[in-house]
Amino acid sequence: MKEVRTRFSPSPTGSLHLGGAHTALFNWLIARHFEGVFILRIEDTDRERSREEFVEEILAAMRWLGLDWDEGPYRQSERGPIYQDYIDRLLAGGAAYYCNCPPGELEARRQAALARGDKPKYDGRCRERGLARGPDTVVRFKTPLTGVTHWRDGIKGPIAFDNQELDDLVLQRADGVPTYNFAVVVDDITMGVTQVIRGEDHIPNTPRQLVIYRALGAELPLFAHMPLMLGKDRAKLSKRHGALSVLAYREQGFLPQALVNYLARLGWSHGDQEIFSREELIEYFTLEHVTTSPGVFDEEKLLWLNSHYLKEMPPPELARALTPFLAKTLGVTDPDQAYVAKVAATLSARAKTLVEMAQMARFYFQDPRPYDDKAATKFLTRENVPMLQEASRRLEALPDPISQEALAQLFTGLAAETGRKMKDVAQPVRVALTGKTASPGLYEISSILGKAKTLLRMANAVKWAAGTK
RNA sequence: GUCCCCAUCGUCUAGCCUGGUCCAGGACACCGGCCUUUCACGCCGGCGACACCGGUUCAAAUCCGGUUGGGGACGCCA
Repeated sequence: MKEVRTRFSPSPTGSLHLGGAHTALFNWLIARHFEGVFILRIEDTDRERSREEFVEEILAAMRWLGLDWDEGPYRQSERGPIYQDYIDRLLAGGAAYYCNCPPGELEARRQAALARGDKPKYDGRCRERGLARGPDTVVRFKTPLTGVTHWRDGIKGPIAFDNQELDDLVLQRADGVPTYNFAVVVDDITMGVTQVIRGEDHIPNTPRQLVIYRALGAELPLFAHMPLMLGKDRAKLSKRHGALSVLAYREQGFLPQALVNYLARLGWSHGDQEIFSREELIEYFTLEHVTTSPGVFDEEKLLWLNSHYLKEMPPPELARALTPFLAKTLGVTDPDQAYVAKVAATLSARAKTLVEMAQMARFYFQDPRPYDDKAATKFLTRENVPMLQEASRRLEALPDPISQEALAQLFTGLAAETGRKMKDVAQPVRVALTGKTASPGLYEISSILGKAKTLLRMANAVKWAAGTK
């Protein structure tokens, strides 16, 4: 069987957003599934808007997601001679021609057509004029006037366009730079791309590209148009939907495996399975089970997947992932990794993102004061002072690295002997140690904090409570 | 406006191709309960959908047609 070659071809006019990552992932998965080649190509023919920093950002986002490429990144801006060669061929074969219609006029005609209720397409007025190349000429493709252009889409099935719907598109701008539809065809041909997998917003481009393939006598790849990812408002994802760049999700404390899993499951399924390892995705992923209808991006589900992977992650690895967030949100730099691992283990089932986890970890690194208002007023009361003092005395008697077992004994004993319910003992102590009413288990906390800090915090809480009325 | 794509719970989806096993299954979210030193986790349960109309058929979520609705595209952007 022929080698499968797919490609992802972002334009560096912005950062990689979720929609782009979705397309990139599907292409990557197909390449990996068939043990083929995944090509990365930068479509930077729009000189006005393309920026180098976006190229870097896109590459960084791809790396973070683990979407490694086998070829490239190619840049269209570096392939000028190749495009020129193909332009010359089309011109020589009479499949293309020069046009010197001023852009302003073209725009006016489009507007007029739209106002009339017609399809705003080029009227072909330069088609038979036999114009020579000039300073303001573009090269246009001589699109067939009649007939039907159709293909069997790898996802949607048969799709057909009446050639009358098409017009003579520009292949090369006046400045010599190729346009999208042309550059893509030349690139996909010369790079040997076998499966063109892209968003369904490209369906209208496909017949335009097909006629060029035909004029060039090139073999056709498989075209597959995947469902678009929509925002909550059911419109195509765009900047106005908020922070949607892949790197923004990294900043927000999402794990790449959660994002990959989420993106894979949007528009594709494998029975009832929701959680997929990278290996499973590669093994199961084919175009066969890609959905035909667009999907709405749901952050709640992404969050669920993220918490799942947070829970699954081995503590040392989790510690490494959490460390940068500790610095960012708490200002804690270069913490002891073994300590962070212990901390993270107590938080992994509680936090949905690394940012949240860092916030929850605060008391492990910093004094819990000021206490949460409500928590302190309710639990650090005068009546609780004797109990807290007694707890401190017993704590003091424990051998230094205090074990959780010893702690458990201490508190159950204390509760029994003072005739209190466990929670009436635990909550005041919890506030003393963490400043809050919600936290990981007391024994874990205290054992991680260590004897000295635990005792200090108890003493501070007693002071605070004694000062109240 | 024209062309194209799409249509199962609020959301992601299974089932549809190869009609009966589907008074439609799973997941997220939501609600209730259990577990419990708090909060989570986990477990159990609940709510909740085949857009509509017509046709084919003994039988339609599944096949066909139409309607409606949603989306996308109509650049010397990609």
